[in-house]
Formats: sequence, C-alpha cells, structure tokens
Amino acid sequence: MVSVDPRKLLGPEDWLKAGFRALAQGGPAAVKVEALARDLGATKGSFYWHFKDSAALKQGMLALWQDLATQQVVARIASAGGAHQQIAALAQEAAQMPDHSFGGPLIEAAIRDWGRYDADVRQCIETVDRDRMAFVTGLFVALGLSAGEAGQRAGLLYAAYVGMMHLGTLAADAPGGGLAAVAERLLATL
Amino acid sequence: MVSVDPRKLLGPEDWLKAGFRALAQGGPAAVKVEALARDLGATKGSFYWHFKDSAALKQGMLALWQDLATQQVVARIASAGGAHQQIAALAQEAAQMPDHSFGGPLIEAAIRDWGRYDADVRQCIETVDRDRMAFVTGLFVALGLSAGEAGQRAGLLYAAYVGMMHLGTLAADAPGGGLAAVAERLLATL
DNA sequence: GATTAACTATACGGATGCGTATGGTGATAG
DNA sequence: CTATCACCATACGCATCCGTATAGTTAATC
Repeated sequence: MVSVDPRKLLGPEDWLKAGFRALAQGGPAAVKVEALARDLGATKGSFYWHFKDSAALKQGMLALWQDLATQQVVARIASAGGAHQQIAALAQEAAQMPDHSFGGPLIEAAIRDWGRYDADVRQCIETVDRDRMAFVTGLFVALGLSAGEAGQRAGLLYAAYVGMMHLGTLAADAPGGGLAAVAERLLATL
Repeated sequence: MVSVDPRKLLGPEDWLKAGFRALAQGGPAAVKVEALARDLGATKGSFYWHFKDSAALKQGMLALWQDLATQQVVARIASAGGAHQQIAALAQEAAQMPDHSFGGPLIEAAIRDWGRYDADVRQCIETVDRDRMAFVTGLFVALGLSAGEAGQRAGLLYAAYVGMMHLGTLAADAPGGGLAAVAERLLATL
C-alpha cells in the first residue's frame, strides 16, 4: 500500500506534467529525460523507475492529451443546450482557454508540431481531428444542413481554429474577430 | 574569380536546400550540421567554410523563405486581374503548391513550428504574417468592404489557410472543400 | 528491530552533437 | 613551376543525451 507524501516524492503525473511544460517551451526536442529531471530537481534514476523509457513517457503524454482534447471537452459541451448553443460554446471555450493549461492552445500546437515528425503522435492527432470534426459536423447537421454543407462549415471552422491557434488569434480582440466571430458567421446563415 | 564545377563542389545554396529538406522531414531538431553533411555526402569542414556556424545557416534559411513566401508570391499574383481574381488566385496557388517545394506547405508548417521555440524565427514569421494579412485585407478593401469587415474576412481566410496547411486539407477534395472553397464563400457575399 | 517496497542518487559506456585546428587537393594566376 | 586561393577531409576536445547498473534512503510492515 502506498501512501505517498506528495510534497517530496514524485509520481508519473509529475513527469508527465514536466514533459508538457518542456514540450510547450522547447518543442519535442526538449522532452529529454535529463532535462526533465533538472526541471523537477531530481535525477534520471527517478524517471526510469516510473517509466520504462522515454517512449513510454511519450505514450503517456499522448493518452492524457487525447482524453483532455476530446472526451473531456465533449462531456462539458454536450450537456449545454441545443446545437446552436453548443457550437457557440465550443468556440467560446477554445478562445478563452488559458494558453498553458493541458488542453490549451500552446500544448496542442506543440503536439501538432510533434506529429509532423513522429508517426505515433501523428496517429493520435488524426484520431482527435476525426473525432472533433465528426462532432462539429453532427452539430451542423442537427441544425438542418445537408451532410455536404455541414462538412464544409465544420471543416472551415476547424481549420480556422487550428490556424488561429498557431497564429495566436483565437481571442475575440484579434484581427478577424477570433474564433467566436467565425462561429457566429457560420451560424448566421441557416 | 570562382568558376565552380557544379557537379562536385558545394555552395551555400546546397546547404540551405539540405537544411530545408531536413527541416521538413525531421523538424528543427534535425537541422544539424553533421546530419546535413551526411545528406550531402560531405563533411563538416565544408559547412564551416560556407557558414560561420549553424546560426548563420538559420539566418540564411529565414531570409530565403521570407522572400519566397511574400515578395515572390505578391509579384506573381498582383499582376493578375482585379482584386476578386487575385484572391481566388491566391487560394488556388496555395492549394496547388507542391508540398515539398520551398514555399510549399510542408516547409512553411515546419518553419511555423520552429518559430514557437526560437525568437529569431518567430520574428520572421510575424513579419510574413503581417505582410500577407495587409495584402489580403487590401484586396477586400478594394472590393468595397469596410476596413473592419475586410480585416475580418482576411483574418478568417488566412487562419483557414494556416489551419488547412497544418491539417493537410488545403486541396479542393478535402473535407471543407479546401482553401478555394473558403475564398469563394468569402467572395460570394459582397 | 529486521525486512521489504517505493523511490532516488551516482556513476558508467556508448552515441551524437558542436566548433576548431590543421592539413590536403585541384584549379588558376603569375 | 610554384604560389595562392577556394574548398574539403580528418581529427580533436568538450558537452549532452540515453539507458543501465548499483547503491542508498525512507516509510510501512511483520
């Protein structure tokens, strides 16, 4: 039975969080065992107790992010009103999310980068993209649009989301009005 | 006087091209002197003849890309018809550009990644983004839109471009109809 | 109080990266 | 014919990373 003192001992979550910090700040190349150990004030010995190797850390990070980026969001949104409100709420939440939180734009952009050079990461991202697109497309269909038109609007909204995430123009005060303005525009003509 | 035999001797451009190749395939972390040397069938000695250090290579790559990504495009587009045609031509060209060419999406996406972890690169990207946004906004203004509305449409179009670039959905057969469909949608209501 | 499980520190070998120093080659100029 | 310049190869020292082996240290358990 473990009764860890959370002040002194490290668990896998600590290394995962440190991994995300390093990823957001220095990119995939900065997610190195010894660097994380320095960040946590520990040494490699600790890491290799909690993880088999650095690949295991990567897998853990992907699993955690995938959950936060899809299920957790859907769970929050799906309960809130009709399709119209849900689309608006999605855009709102995406635009307001603090940059450095786990599901935040900085982390996601860094993971998207990572995916361009790593097949495992890419597969994870593709799954997330498919799930999200299916969800948003479904919302537009629920508003009475044809499958084609719904897919087109969802594709545009999602591309704008990803683009603004990389450009840092998600917020409402950015040129283009941020993501909420895009959602509004796509909802205006029904 | 130099009269280089282009078959055997390397010039700075060869190292720049190799740098872009490595960047597109392996990300910023793959742009290493010794790796490029292996790729070119040469050794570090050659590299350090043409460049002071790896930072100089980076600067060269940025300068080259910045030119290709802005001036060269504007020069091609600006001569072609009215504002309406120019916007369509921009979207067309962006969607059709081969992935691996210098100005192609793969290279640009990789540079955008790079910029998240490197201040020099970031500044270069911000300049490019400003220039492009100003150009596209100007086109919408030329179509009679207000500055605000023009900025909003340009922001959406550009965000969609960047997003689709990262998502790989620039082409017309992608979900959402690709970038050309977005441009068409934004041009339809005037 | 001895044992065990959970966790951490230290130290190693091997790989790879950087930048420099130095020496070699081949073409051209005088 | 030799001196020079442009260009490239080889080899070095230094640093960093990986993964492993080994040896603590602490807290719970018996």
